[in-house]
Amino acid sequence: MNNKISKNSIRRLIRYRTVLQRFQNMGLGKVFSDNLAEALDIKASQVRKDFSLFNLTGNKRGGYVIGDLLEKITNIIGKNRTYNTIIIGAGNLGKALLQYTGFEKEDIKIKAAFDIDPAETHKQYSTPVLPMENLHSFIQENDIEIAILTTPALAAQRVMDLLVKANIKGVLNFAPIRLKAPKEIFINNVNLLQELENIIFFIKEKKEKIAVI
Amino acid sequence: MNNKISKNSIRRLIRYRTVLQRFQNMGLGKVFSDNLAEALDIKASQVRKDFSLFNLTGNKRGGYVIGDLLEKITNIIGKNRTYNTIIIGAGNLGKALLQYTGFEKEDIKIKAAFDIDPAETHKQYSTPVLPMENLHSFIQENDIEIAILTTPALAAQRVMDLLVKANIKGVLNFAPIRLKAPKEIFINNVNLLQELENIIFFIKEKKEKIAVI
DNA sequence: CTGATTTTGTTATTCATTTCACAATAACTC
DNA sequence: GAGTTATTGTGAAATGAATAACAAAATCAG
Ligand SMILES: NC(=O)c1ccc[n+]([C@@H]2O[C@H](COP(=O)([O-])OP(=O)(O)OC[C@H]3O[C@@H](n4cnc5c(N)ncnc54)[C@H](O)[C@@H]3O)[C@@H](O)[C@H]2O)c1
Ligand SMILES: NC(=O)c1ccc[n+]([C@@H]2O[C@H](COP(=O)([O-])OP(=O)(O)OC[C@H]3O[C@@H](n4cnc5c(N)ncnc54)[C@H](O)[C@@H]3O)[C@@H](O)[C@H]2O)c1
Repeated sequence: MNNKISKNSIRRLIRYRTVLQRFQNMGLGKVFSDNLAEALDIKASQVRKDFSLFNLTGNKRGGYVIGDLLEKITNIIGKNRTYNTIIIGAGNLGKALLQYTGFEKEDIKIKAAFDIDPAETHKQYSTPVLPMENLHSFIQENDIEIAILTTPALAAQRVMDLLVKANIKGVLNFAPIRLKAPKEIFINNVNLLQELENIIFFIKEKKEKIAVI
Repeated sequence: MNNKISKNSIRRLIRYRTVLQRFQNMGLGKVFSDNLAEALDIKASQVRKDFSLFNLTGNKRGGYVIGDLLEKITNIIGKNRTYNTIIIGAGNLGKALLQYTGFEKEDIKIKAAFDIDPAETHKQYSTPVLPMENLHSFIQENDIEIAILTTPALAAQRVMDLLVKANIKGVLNFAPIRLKAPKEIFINNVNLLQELENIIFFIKEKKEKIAVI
């Protein structure tokens, strides 16, 4: 493959899969680029362009076979195996994620949580909450590739450094700070305050009309 | 103003403010486009371009006065008043958000949560969890502009319809479905599973090398 | 006060992404 | 099975976003 693929195409690819799974559950066997476009609120040509980028092909006039498409997309995104994950910081948010069963279905397994506070590590959940001392060895021994970071912002960089040492591959960071790490570690930031502020910008009554594209 | 402003510029504007506040807390009085660029890991010309779009001006050779800049940005984004917010669905995630104090600091006030389950509405928190019957009148009477949607996906559209009826202005949606609503209501989706899948794509060892730009 | 230096603000340029447009072709119609 | 229609796949065109480039202005040095 020769073509450059943007992060946006990948985000869309993930959404295509979500939608395709829904279609499949509804009993459908085929889709047209049209249907996918409508579901994602984009243009059909965008769908076909993306597919072309990833060498996803269909049938002229016949559209795409959902089953085939799902198999190929899964191959590209990478989900016919389990990805082992841990949560660091078993506070409000960490525990909510720990309790959530929706990841499991998708073969993202949360193997443990970690916390510095002994009060947390002594509680019993179906998934254990372990003390930070165990972090390094646990990552090694359980083939952990992804960490979800839900400590306070102040602790986040310190934890990140530990994760780097333990050779983590990717991090989903909820702490509202920009983490420093070698660039081969993929960090995905989720900043909920900024998501709310983004809403505020759009609902705010504008003094001077600002055209937003 | 004549120029089109992209959603990206707005996202960056929100980040500029975050960084500027940090600088201010460190006792600084002025910044250069350089400093902001470094903090956000973008180019200085991007910062100046954005500022130009929003008519944010500084002083040649003198940089920008942080205080002034913060005031103007706050004026644009809209945060010298309080935004009243509710949470719908007081489950794992809803309760984590309810407990979080970081929004309050930024004048985003969570006034109540709502749940269909009487077991939830009878518990006592510092913020009340109310039954769904009260939703409409509560929104009206408490000047609620933003709703955070944390019900299961199956209930989400039904709840959205209620919110539309009650004239909500913006929604932060955590349920993994695409909500339908009139376009003047701003919906911001957070899909944590997709954020994790995005990480998986990037950490997955590639069979055929795909160049990601 | 003059010239050198720094930094903004904006225009031009480059680079990236989306959309268009249409040939190729598979499927349907009669 | 000839003609019509629907839909893909992709190169070209249009649009959009980021970066570079630089003139203008402010400050500084001596
Ligand atoms: N809860 C929310 O709704 C919410 C919303 C937006 C952002 N966030 C961010 O997510 C993060 C977590 O938020 P929260 O509300 O769950 O906080 P929290 O205080 O409830 O939980 C943080 C947990 O991290 C643990 N911890 C602290 N230092 C640690 C360390 N060095 N190593 C390991 N564990 C450590 C604490 O013991 C605690 O259990 C914060 O950075 C917060 O800003 C949370
Ligand atoms: N918890 C997580 O970490 C997590 C992660 C990713 C996505 N999500 C999504 O966020 C949403 C909430 O997740 P959760 O884990 O908190 O679920 P949850 O089941 O713990 O909580 C959902 C709450 O919504 C309430 N509810 C159900 N129907 C309702 C209705 N019609 N009106 C009002 N309330 C109603 C339930 O009583 C329950 O208290 C889900 O859509 C889930 O897919 C959650």
